[in-house]
Amino acid sequence: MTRKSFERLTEDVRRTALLEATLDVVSQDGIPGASVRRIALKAGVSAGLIRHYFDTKEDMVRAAYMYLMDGLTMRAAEMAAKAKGQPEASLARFVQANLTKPSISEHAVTLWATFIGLNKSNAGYSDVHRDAYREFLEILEALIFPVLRANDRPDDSTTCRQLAIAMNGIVDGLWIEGSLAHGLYDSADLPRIALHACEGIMRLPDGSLTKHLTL
Amino acid sequence: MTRKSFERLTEDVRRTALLEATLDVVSQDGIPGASVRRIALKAGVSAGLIRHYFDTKEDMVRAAYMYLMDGLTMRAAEMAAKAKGQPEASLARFVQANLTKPSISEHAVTLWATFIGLNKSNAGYSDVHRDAYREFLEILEALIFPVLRANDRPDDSTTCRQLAIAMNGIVDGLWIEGSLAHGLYDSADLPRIALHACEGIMRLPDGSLTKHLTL
DNA sequence: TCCGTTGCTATACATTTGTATAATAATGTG
DNA sequence: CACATTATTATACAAATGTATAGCAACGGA
Repeated sequence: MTRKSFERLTEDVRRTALLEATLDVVSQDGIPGASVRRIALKAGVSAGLIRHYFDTKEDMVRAAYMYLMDGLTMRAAEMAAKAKGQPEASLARFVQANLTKPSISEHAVTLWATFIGLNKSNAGYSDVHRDAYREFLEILEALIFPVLRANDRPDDSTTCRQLAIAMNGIVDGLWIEGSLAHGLYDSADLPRIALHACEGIMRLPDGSLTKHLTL
Repeated sequence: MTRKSFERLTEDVRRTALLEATLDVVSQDGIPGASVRRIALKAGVSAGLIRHYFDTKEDMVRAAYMYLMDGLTMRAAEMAAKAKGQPEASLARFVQANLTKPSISEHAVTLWATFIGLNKSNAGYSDVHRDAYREFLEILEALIFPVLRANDRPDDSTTCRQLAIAMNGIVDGLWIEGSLAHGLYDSADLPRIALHACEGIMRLPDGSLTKHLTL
């Protein structure tokens, strides 16, 4: 019997490939369907190899979760950095970016939700979520502060924090429903809906944020 | 060998008990840990009985999901009905109720997220989510409309709908983070944060909703 | 009080699972 | 080009899983 020919990859490349295969399978078949064998098949690799990179299946799944959330928050931070200019434009672009593709994605929401569902049964997962959430809040706060200052609104840290919590809530909520593509409305409206709401939340004049909407 | 003694229950009672045991186990151990045997153990019943009530395990899990969402939206509708009086008070109480116990619940959020995570892999689940979401939107719209009218704000159906989408987003987003109890802030602040935000979203005078906060 | 119905237990079984280990071949280094 | 290293395949195995089925016992109607 002849063996399958294979390619030796560097540790990082193979490891990342395994993590991405894990996310693909979990997203497609759910946690119940995410067996070691199916993940290995997706990665084009024999099942035994997984134990060469991860001590246990759960280690791999948790690593995949961290990989996912790191990617999401990193992209969010990049979008925030890219949106330089006036404060309102930066904030608007950040919100808009989170509510358009590729952020709007059934794949990502499915995974995000799946892992939140594991929060309670496994302490490791809740740490990952909390860290990602905190980071997102910090990014939002940093974007909110200059907008408040430029508009002569109260900009103390408590206010910033509470506005960030509220605006993160609306972005998250719309991100979820928009990504699930249930057909109840056109998710192309979401950026406008969100920005109009954020204007109100921050008590800014109408149009302050929505006028920065880009097609 | 002596058999376990047991009690014969009516179909509905036993069925409901099985559904609740399913939700308990899924919430506590996640889908991976939710084996037929463990669910039966939780329900105080032998494993074989499950097949007497459900053709397959997946049937049971899906039924449990519907049972969960029915309960959540029914409670939401009850809260909306109970909150009679001026329009602002009704809306405020509805939002507050969704952001305090028992709605704020790690158990409920964990389950909600777990099943969203199965949306993609199994069409049946996404139907349940969509129906529950639509119902929630309709309740919110019905609460929003009289508030707009009483405040001489535009109250056409498009406006109502978009406000409902935005406000559902913020309620959902805060509900999730508040329930996960990650310790980043005190979730007792959430009702005030949400109502203050909703005032802004609807362009109501400050205090219109927050003054109806009850301790 | 008996007895049939059927809710329920108990057991069996083939599959799938995660993990462990031995064998092999791709690769870089001398 | 030989050779050691180790990434990778292949196989094995016990445990857990979903499902099927045989038979017991609780309860209601006669």
